[in-house]
Amino acid sequence: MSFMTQTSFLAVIRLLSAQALLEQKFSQELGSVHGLSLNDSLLMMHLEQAPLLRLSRVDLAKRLCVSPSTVTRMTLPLEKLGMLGREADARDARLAYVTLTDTGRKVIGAARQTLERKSKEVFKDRWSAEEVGTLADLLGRLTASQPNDLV
Amino acid sequence: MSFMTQTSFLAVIRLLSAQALLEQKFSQELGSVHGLSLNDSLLMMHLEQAPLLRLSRVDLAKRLCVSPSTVTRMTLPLEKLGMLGREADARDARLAYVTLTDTGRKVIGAARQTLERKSKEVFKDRWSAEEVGTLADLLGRLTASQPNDLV
DNA sequence: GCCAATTGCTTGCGTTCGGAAACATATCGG
DNA sequence: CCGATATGTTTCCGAACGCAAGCAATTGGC
Repeated sequence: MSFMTQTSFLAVIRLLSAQALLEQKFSQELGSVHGLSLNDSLLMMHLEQAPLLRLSRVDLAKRLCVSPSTVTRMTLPLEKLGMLGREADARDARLAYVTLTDTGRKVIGAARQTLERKSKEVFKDRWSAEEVGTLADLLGRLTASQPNDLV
Repeated sequence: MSFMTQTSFLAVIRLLSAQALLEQKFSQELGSVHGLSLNDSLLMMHLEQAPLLRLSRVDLAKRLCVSPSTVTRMTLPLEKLGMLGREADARDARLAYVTLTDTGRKVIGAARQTLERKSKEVFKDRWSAEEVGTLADLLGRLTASQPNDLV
């Protein structure tokens, strides 16, 4: 097995492990404090930076790498809580945009602060600013093939 | 918000997105070809490099960042398929080690080849060997707090 | 204009997971 | 030796997901 294969495999395995670790670290506080799951938060952050604070469900599904049915199910309770809304398209009656309400903007803003604080904690020890920047940069090249980047 | 906070947040968000992308990319072929989920494969790879090809369920749970009940449920079908076995501890009757059988070793070996091939594909374009190495190295520092590293 | 293929969304079903509870065993303090 | 606490495992229950199917609307070939 070539060096490149070995290294690529190592990077992938470690990325999967790191995600499991981070999700475990974040989801508890995110749920108990803000009532959101990690995926809920990512969904709302995508809406936050969308041109009109709205995206179609298939677009959200692609950005989150989940099925369209999952988006339908995820948005339902958030809509009932008044954080998300529904908007039709004038040109295409199939489209049902998911919109971010004022309430939703406030909630995701607070949740984002929690995520930022805990993100900083992850690298607090043993990481230089440059190293974190390099990591973010390299990961950005992995997600570059995806629709719009968050942050 | 400080630069470090911003960069840390960016790195975390991108890591979560990258994992969702990779899981989607890998799990389909892994399931159809080898009949394993991604977590099944990680579980068996941990066993593969364990001293006696065996680990306790709580140990596996910590390594995979899942609950102990999940390990119990995951191992059940793999045990029925003859890939995993069960072994008691002479000193502590509470322990029920999960062991990797000969069949399991062959299956996870083949699944690992699939994972290695697809891992290489991820970085095939637009990545130098040094960049992949840097990424693996930085991710290793994130998972360093965890029990034994894979690969 | 019309029928077929495509796209967006939703629903039903089976699978997987975490948390709480239950149970067995082990360890520790007295 | 014995009760209290801790640890390892399993089961039950509710929540979240993907896939296949279905429906509504749009697009493209003719």
